[in-house]
Amino acid sequence: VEALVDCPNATEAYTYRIPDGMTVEPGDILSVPFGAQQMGALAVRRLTRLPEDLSAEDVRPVEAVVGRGFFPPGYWDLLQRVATEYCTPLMQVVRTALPPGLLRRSQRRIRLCDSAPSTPEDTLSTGAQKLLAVLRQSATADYTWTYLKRQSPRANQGLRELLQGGWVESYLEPPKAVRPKQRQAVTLTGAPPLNDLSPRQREVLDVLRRQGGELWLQDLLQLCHTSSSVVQGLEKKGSVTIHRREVLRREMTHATADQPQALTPDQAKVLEAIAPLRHYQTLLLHGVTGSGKTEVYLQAIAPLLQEGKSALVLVPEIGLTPQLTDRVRARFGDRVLVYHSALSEGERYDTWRQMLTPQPFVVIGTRSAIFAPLHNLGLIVLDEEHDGSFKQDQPAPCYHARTVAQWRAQITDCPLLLGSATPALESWHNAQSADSEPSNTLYLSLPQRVHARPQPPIQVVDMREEFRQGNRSIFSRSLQDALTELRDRRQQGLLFIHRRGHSSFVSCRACGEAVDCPHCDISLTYHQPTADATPMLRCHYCGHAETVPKLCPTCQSPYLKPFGSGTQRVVEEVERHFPDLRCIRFDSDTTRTKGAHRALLQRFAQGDAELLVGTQMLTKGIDLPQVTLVGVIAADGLLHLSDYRAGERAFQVLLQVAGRAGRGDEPGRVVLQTYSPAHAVVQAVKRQQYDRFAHEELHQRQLGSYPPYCRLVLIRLSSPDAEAVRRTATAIADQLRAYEAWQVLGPAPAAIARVARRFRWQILLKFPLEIAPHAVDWEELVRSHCPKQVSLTLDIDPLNFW
DNA sequence: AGCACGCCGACT
DNA sequence: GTCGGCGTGCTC
Repeated sequence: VEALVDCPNATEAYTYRIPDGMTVEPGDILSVPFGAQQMGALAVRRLTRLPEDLSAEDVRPVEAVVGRGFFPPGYWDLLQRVATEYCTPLMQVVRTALPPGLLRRSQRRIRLCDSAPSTPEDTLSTGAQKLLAVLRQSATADYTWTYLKRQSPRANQGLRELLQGGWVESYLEPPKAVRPKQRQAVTLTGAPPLNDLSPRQREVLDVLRRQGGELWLQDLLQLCHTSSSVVQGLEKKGSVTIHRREVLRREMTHATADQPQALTPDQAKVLEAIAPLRHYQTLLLHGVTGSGKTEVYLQAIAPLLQEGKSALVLVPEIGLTPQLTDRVRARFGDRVLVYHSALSEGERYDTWRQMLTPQPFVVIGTRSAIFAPLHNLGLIVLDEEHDGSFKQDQPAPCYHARTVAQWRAQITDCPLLLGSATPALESWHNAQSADSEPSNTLYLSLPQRVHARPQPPIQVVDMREEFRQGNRSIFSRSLQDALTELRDRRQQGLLFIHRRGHSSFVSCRACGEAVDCPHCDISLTYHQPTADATPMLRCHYCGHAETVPKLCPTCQSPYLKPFGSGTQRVVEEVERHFPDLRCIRFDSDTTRTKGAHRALLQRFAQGDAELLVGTQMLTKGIDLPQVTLVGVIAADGLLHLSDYRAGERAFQVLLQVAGRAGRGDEPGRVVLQTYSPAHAVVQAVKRQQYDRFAHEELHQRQLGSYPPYCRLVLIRLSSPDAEAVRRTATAIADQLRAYEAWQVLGPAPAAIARVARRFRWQILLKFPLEIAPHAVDWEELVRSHCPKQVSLTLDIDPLNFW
């Protein structure tokens, strides 16, 4: 059998012998010998004879089949397609798709010997003594070697001494499979009650009978304030049985029951289009904020469950959408499974196992949930489909869940529903029917809010003017008025800040212009690698660099200033100007811990504060009817981000935050402060005209030849050795420039040039649409030119440019 | 990952 | 002259 071994360095398949009496099918999870250890592996295909370059004695036998039946029909094709299109080894994709812990490996462990050592303790070196001390701390006196090495500085030498002296032994622990969690259940046998029961036993039986004849042992003991010996006594007498039963670890539900709501005529029309679909079809549901997209999803899913089909609902970040999750739970109860990477290993494993059962489920999860092994998939929904977090850019494969969803829908022949108030331009573009061919995406729209509530008016405030008028506060007079009004009317509001670490731009407080790259139509990024370094302006795309000018290149004013304003500062300002308005800070600092997000939102919903001050997080999943004011402190941080999607993203974020206002009966109001009131994005947001914005932006993309009119491939290089990355990046770029099929931009250092002690460079390639990036021999052209010390990743259709 | 092999700096 | 550090390469 050919198997993929779960070893970071071994990406291609290895051949193993199937021992007599064992059956192995493709897709089975195996345990195989690999060097000195045992590794998790995945059976790929059966071979009928030995590969040419292997002799029979080279081939070792499969140790065991650890799991089977993990892949629904077509799943294998999906993984294969992801590997091919994203130019990643299949094993890498398998690791992303499967829950961690499914593939296990053996571990080197060290434990204290029982027998007496042959060397006296005081002759041992300090390294050896330290190891002994660590081992003796624990009751089992048994640790993994990796852990011990971390604990003690001279571990290698120390271990040798201890092994020779007979103090410790070293052994390879075979991999243990993650096991379903077991609990003990106690069941009444129905045997006639015996007379020789003790009073305590009688009491226990009584409780058990009253509770329906079956309880978890733990719960029973707690109810009766007794110990397990009593229950064991009952078992001996034949009155109850105690047996281990699998329990599935899953998140607690916060759900209250929820009923389907009456649909608006628009919603009904949309649902009518979705409901009859039973085959592959992509739908774009473009519904303004507050138009009730969620209700449409829920009512589209309900009949599928009746038919025994499952649905997959993908959301950008599960933590940010507790309201949606709660609502799906409330509607479908225990049919709902939540799957995302923040689940514990056990929870993921259990959820995965449950999905393999043939019952229908609604799986709600983040991007990795696109790989949920559902058997009978009837619908895939991507909520907020424009959101960038559907794209993975950290470990390969750098996949986009929307793209993978497309493939999955195709393979399983089910509809794919993309929902957003501000669709990604790609999705919008796909939904437009070109002259040459009809669109493959069906366009559905919800242009009105539910209950005919109006969209909140958006007031744009020119902060240059405020500055000229002598207002140095971060709040314009309009926003101050709005806050005063908010206080007087006892309403609630959101203050939105865009803050993005140190990668910001430089703009002029007098004229509002940002400093642009002379070679590209893009703002330069402000770089200051260390506090004492000279700040520089750099271009991500072409590598151009210059020092920060003393005067504004446009108006010669000296008020050039790197942008960046934090939530903290805004909260302080509110406290200073509006002491009776209470704030809750809502950003990555305050929502770091599990559940903090939900807790803060709950406090705000209860009225513990009038203002929620936060970053990007405010744009998602907040649906609070009492919010009437949204203030955008400075839109500029968003406007001048230095990549081709900056405009699109800014538009989406601004329109999304604006959409948080006026969702209840009270009308909403939005104050958008900016130094660039004339910026096309600001104007488009003000008008709240998605269509026109999309049209114009696409036109720009076409002129500049950017996606969706071309495809991008980003080559990311990093190394602890600054010179080595630079050299490699240059060499690879030169190599690539020899071809006319694509256009090479760069090499250029990454925006954040050094992260975790690694220096980072990148090369951007533009492919015409006729050429598929995965048709290129990257191994030959790129990877083989990359020395060991430099790591290289390919990002196909990148969204983030480091 | 874990292990072996092989090449350069601090000790007998 | 050796021991032991870790860079490099391999595991069916």
